[in-house]
Amino acid sequence: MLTRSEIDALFRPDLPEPEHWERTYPPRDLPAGALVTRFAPSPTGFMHIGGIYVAMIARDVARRSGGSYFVRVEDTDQARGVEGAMEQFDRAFEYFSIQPTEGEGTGAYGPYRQSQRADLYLTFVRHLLRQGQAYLCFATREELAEMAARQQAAKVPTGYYGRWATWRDAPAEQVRAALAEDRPYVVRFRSPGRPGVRMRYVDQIRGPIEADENRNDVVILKASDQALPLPTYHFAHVVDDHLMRVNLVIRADEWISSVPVHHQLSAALGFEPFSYAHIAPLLKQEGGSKRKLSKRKDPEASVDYYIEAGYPVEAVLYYLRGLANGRLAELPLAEALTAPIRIEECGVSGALIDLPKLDHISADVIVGLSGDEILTEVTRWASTYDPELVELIDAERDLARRALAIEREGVDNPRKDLKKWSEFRRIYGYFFTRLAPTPVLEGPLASIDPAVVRGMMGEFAASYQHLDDPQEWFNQIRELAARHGFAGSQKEFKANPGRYHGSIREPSQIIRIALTGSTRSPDLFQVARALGREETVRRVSLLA
RNA sequence: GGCCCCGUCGUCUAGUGGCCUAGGACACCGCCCUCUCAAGGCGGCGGCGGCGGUUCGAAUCCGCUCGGGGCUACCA
Repeated sequence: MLTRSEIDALFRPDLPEPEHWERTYPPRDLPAGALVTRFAPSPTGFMHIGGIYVAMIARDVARRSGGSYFVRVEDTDQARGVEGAMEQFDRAFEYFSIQPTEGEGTGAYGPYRQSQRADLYLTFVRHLLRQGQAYLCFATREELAEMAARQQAAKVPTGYYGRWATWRDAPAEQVRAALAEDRPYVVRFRSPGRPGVRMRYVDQIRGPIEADENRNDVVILKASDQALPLPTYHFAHVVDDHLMRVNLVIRADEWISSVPVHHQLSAALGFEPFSYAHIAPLLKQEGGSKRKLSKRKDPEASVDYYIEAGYPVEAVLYYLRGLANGRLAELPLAEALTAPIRIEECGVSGALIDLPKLDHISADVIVGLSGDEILTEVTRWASTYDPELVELIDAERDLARRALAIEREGVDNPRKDLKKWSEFRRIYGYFFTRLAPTPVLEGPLASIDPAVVRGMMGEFAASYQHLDDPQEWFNQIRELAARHGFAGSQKEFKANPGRYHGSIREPSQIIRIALTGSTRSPDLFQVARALGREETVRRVSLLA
């Protein structure tokens, strides 16, 4: 083993001692039971919806308990960092209103970016080195790869342990020689793990979990030949979560198998063991099986998907909260959004993202909004994703209000036709004068004698009365239809198919197409009232 | 290969030995309403991965097995 001075010579002379950091970041003064949680994304790409999911849970339990929640950026992998990722995170958190309660400028436990915390890690790396709980390893990547290949061939566990850990007990002379040659090295943890010995801990969601002790001499500090030597995730997690006084580590369940490593590292540093809550991942159906949502393959894995589609924030949050804690999925929106997520009630198995379900929830959320509120939200969304729509709404705002009032205001069960803001144009666009449809008769309607259609629509346009009683208004169509050879009802038509061109249904549909461009629309009378007399006549005249 | 996690209708779940002939929600199908669509109302389809055991009795407990996922990096 290297002498203390040889070890210290590897570090900056003024690198603080562990006690310095312990004093700088004292235990938090919080009421009993208050939880300190964090979300630790790495800036390697766009924000994953699973990140929002975990962050939402972590924030909720912390706030609920009177504790604190912060975001710590895990940017220790210099090679994979993506420019602008941080900003995208902030935007996503703000959009879903899950901003940290503590952070740069407002928190006393920063910096909140690992690349700015290098000295902290170095202090504790040196500490372990001095105590012989860590050592320098000069193995090259090639040597390591070859070793792994041999281990696989021999069907023994892969890793740096036992007789494979060649630098673990290398003579000091050999280490000095390597150092003298300026060979790059990493610092490895000297694992105290014994073969066949088990460790156990209690996960806050899953209960007792048992596993083999870690025997791997994991890397804790990466390549010495980098400009800024940084720790691996495992080491950073232990140092950071201890010093930032996190008392409940909430993270995705892919970390479960690393707990034995974290446990050893934490013990070696003399820290209190962490309490963990491992969250089941969000999955995606593929063929007959499920797999993790993939950033590359699944558009719905990105938060941008939800933002661009224009799902109301409340709908996404409600859905996610329900997935996290089933109890909340049974609650009405308002309660579900404010009821606490109970960590012990979180599911243990991964859930498939069910977009139709989100749509349903979203429609429920939107149906609770007034027309003006919808216009506000649509405009907000469209200002980024459909600027022309903003102009259309601004130009004919009253018309938009009337359109949205149809079957929505003053009725028992309001119309649930909008699921997301991006659908507004398709569903309500035809109201706007500039988007007025060109009527085309298709399908069964196309087989009606064009002369009959023209005659009927001509008469309708000429004699149209903009009545305000729904029944009287519709009677115009009934009488018109009868005069032009259509039965007054489906029944009547079916009784004597030969006597009619069709039933009241066809003339209604023709007018519907004239007014809306589609065979599917809200109540005709109300559409006509919203459009106004002039526009109604103008549109019908196109078929005359 | 080794270790770990998970496994109730298509999906999310309720269920902790008898209240389970397994409940609810979404999706799907049908009917009602009706000038179309949406909504709504009513009804339907559909599940304890499998096998053994414990027990008077098991979705619930035990064992094995199968399936899915994760880790096994100087990625997090």
